[in-house]
Amino acid sequence: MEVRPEERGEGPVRDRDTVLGKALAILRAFGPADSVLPLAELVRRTDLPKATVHRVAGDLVRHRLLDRTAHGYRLSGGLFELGLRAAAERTLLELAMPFLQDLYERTHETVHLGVREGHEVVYIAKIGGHRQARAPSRTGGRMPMHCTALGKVLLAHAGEEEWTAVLNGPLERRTPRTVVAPGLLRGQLTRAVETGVAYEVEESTPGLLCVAAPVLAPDGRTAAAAISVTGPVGRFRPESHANAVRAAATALGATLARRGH
Amino acid sequence: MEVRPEERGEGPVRDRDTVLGKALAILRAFGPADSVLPLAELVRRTDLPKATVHRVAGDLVRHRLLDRTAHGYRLSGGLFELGLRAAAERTLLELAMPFLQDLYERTHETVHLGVREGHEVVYIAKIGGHRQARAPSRTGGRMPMHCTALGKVLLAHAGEEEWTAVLNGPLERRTPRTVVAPGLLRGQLTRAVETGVAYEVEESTPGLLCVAAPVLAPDGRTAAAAISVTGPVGRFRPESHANAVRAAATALGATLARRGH
DNA sequence: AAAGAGCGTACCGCTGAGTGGAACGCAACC
DNA sequence: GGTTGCGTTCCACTCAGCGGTACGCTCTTT
Repeated sequence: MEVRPEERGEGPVRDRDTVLGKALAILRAFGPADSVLPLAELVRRTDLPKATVHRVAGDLVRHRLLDRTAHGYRLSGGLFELGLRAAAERTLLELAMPFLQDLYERTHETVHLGVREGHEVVYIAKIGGHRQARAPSRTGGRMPMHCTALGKVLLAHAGEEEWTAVLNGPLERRTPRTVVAPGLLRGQLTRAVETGVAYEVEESTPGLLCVAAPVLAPDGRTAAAAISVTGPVGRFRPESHANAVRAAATALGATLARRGH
Repeated sequence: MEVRPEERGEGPVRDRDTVLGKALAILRAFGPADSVLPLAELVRRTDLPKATVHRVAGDLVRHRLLDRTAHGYRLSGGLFELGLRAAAERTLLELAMPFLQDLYERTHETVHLGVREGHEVVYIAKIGGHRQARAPSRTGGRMPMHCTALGKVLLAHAGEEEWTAVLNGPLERRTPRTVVAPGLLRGQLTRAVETGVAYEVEESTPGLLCVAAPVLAPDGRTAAAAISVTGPVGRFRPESHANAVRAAATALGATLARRGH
């Protein structure tokens, strides 16, 4: 009866006392940037006894979630396969791909597809060409909401309680231009709802500009996802792509609504 | 010292006796096509006691690997995120994306990136537009090697022992045109090595044609991955895209070799 | 060349986390 | 109103998991 996609309160589970907890602690010890970690490093990060990490990691290798290399452990292809079976994300990705392609072809800049998860953006897809701006975003990665166009537009269409939660929470300053004043940010959110797009001007990464538009859920108010186009300061004019991004997002929204959202 | 990416003999681990084994049995019970499975169905597929599935699934929900919905369980976004941290696959994907984009733009047909895993192809990326042929391939999914262009070209550059293993193994007939004669297949592999491309003519799915080229590893002999272009019978002429696919694959290979393979 | 630091691996006896058979409540469907 | 299939809860047993300890190795450092 009750659907509860995310834990209420008390943050993420930090369970070191069950096998599963230990296994996940090890898997999650791999940051987005790490490729291969030695046993000792895993011990340090997980804060578990060395013998335990050794054993559990061995089990994980046996189960194809980790690879053993000469220099340590690495998240394996088995995990990649498993992750891409996640229903919601994969369906969204598949339905969105044609629209993202169109958008890329029109702009030839980096195109993102993201969803809101908690108080952060999770990138479902990132496509770009050779000239793409070097953005810190990565498929499957996370970014704060307040300093990205994608995040702002997702937050803007997420309901009042989400607004206040984020606006009252700490707004980390990522660059000199990050908007950390709640009032200012609220204004931008309001504007985003009115205009159907949100912008980012070097707020998460110096040298980067971005426009994003919401993919509205069938109810027409909340955002199921969002699409953005990112480019470097200089050649890139976000405003000139606003319409294209908005069109792509709207079209995707219509498709989502058609096929059992 | 010893690197052992895949289990020797005795197939995949089917460990129902450890917590981890049970957890993975549950996660892997989700086929590529399933989105939400009720408890009873999980019990059926995993062949574990009902009480056990109930408890372990509950733990998995707590750890954000499963979502609980009104109609059952679903692989969650947490798993998606985790899977996309898998180093090898992700790096490959990121480096390849620009080349795949170029190829798509040139052909406007479905473009695939795949690697060999055991005796199957695993799709790392699939990009396509609105007019794309309806292929059964999915990102993160698997297909047999002998009936896909991607598979053939990967096998062709995988060493003699791999050839014999596949050629001697059962060659499943997927369509009337699937090549199930070992001799014929061996000829195609030899040709693929000579010409640098492999073709598929409605061998995995009726109505689909495909060309693939290998992304050679720095050693110049084995394939690190492969790229393909797929289109429908009728408008699509595989031969006319052979050069484009080969060029994309070669270029990606060079990039891979440059950046710490 | 000896001492030290840091690594991965192996051993092994204790114990409570994990186990799963059994029983329950609830909707549907004959 | 009986039956079937579902999700959930209970609880006593036991063996899987635990982790302190110790070992062997390869590098630096002195």
